[in-house]
Amino acid sequence: MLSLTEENYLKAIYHLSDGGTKSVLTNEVADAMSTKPASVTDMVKKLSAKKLITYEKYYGVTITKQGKTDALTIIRKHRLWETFLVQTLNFHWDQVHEVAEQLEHIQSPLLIEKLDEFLNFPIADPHGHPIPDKSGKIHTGQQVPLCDIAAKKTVTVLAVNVKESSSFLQYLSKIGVYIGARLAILDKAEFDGSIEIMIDGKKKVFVSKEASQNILVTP
Amino acid sequence: MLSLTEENYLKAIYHLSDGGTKSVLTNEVADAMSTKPASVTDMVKKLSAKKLITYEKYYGVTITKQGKTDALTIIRKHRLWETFLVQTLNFHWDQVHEVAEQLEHIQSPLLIEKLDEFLNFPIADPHGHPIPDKSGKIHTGQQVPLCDIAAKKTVTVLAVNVKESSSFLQYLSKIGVYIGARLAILDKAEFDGSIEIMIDGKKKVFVSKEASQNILVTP
DNA sequence: ATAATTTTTTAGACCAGTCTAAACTTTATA
DNA sequence: TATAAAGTTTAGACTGGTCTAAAAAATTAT
Repeated sequence: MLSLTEENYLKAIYHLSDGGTKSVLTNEVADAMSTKPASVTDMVKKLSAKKLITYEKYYGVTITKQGKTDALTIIRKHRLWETFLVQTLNFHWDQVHEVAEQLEHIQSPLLIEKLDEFLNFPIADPHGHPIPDKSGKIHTGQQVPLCDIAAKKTVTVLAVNVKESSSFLQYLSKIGVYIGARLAILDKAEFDGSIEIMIDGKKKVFVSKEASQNILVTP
Repeated sequence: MLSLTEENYLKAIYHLSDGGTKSVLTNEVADAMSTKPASVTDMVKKLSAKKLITYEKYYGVTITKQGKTDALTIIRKHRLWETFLVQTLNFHWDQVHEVAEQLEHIQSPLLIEKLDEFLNFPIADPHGHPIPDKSGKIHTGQQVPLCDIAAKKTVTVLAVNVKESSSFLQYLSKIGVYIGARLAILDKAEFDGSIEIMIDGKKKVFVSKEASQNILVTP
């Protein structure tokens, strides 16, 4: 049984380590969680005592098998709740993150099972992120950032990266980008990395390099 | 902004004071919350500093207008979530209390508004308890305990009292009592207060005095 | 290879919420 | 009405989570 704080640290470490594929430094965790490095040191000692991460002084932390499992459970809950908020309660995709951050900590396996069933076992959340199944397995096809697509190709939007700010999502809605949209790459500007695209064959827009890095599409 | 603990104390005080109609002693709160009297003393000082209750040393606490409002918001959330769990996710009425105890603390007015709308503005939860509206107003008709009904009368079940244990609810389901059931009072035993009833005109059962005090019916 | 800089950890403090034990107030009893 | 019993509050300690300031280790630069 993890405390709310422990769950948040574990989730942050999971994400920062790219799903457990690399180790994470104290300062990175502190930045991500808006806490001080000293607090992180305290907490990683606790999590490592619980065998959810391995911690080597001065060299950062690595997530364990059990830690990964626990993190995925939290992420599963987060994404199911986001899906519920958008699909069932008609939230916009830029309104759900904060509420899901709270809901993900509700402790009730039965609730999550029933919610999953009610939503018809969705495989992705409103931002296109995969929802781990009950056993923690994630099945995603290949996703590449829009900035890596060659000119003249046409692709489908699979997901968008959401950091802290919901303003990126509002911007995407405004220009007409959504999960499933068809994007034709018209032109790529060398000097600033911006891209001209045609959305669903009817609307031409420029997107910055920054934005194109956070729109994930079919290869 | 109240902490989770403050919210729980406030709710307990609201209930123990019968909606703010009487004052509550330290020990009663301690019993209800399974804490020690000393802890209650500490907390009531905090809540009274926040003007949610008035506290007179050695004489207990009374809830203020603001305290009542805040308590009703929490109760509203609790009962809306219970309704959601039963109506939408097909929980049984004896499975919802604990989960709703967690969900009631989620902070998002928008969520509650949308949930209320999705559920079609229900006026009672699965146990028949009234759901305060957005402004905190409760509209309930008169409800009397089954034990107060005279023999030979027929009444409708409006609500059931749920304390800690869900076993009473399981018992009611088993004998066939539910919200809306029609009960004909066949006979009342003087010596132990038990009552013989006919449920929906087809099933005869005896209920103990204890049980009949916790089944609320039309007068 | 040593010094300067950055990162990380430790030590010690603080706040919220809880507890036990002792002191105090109120109420009940003789 | 004096005293015993019951209930309540205070004092002091503990835990979880956080912080600042200082010490220690690692990295970078000279």
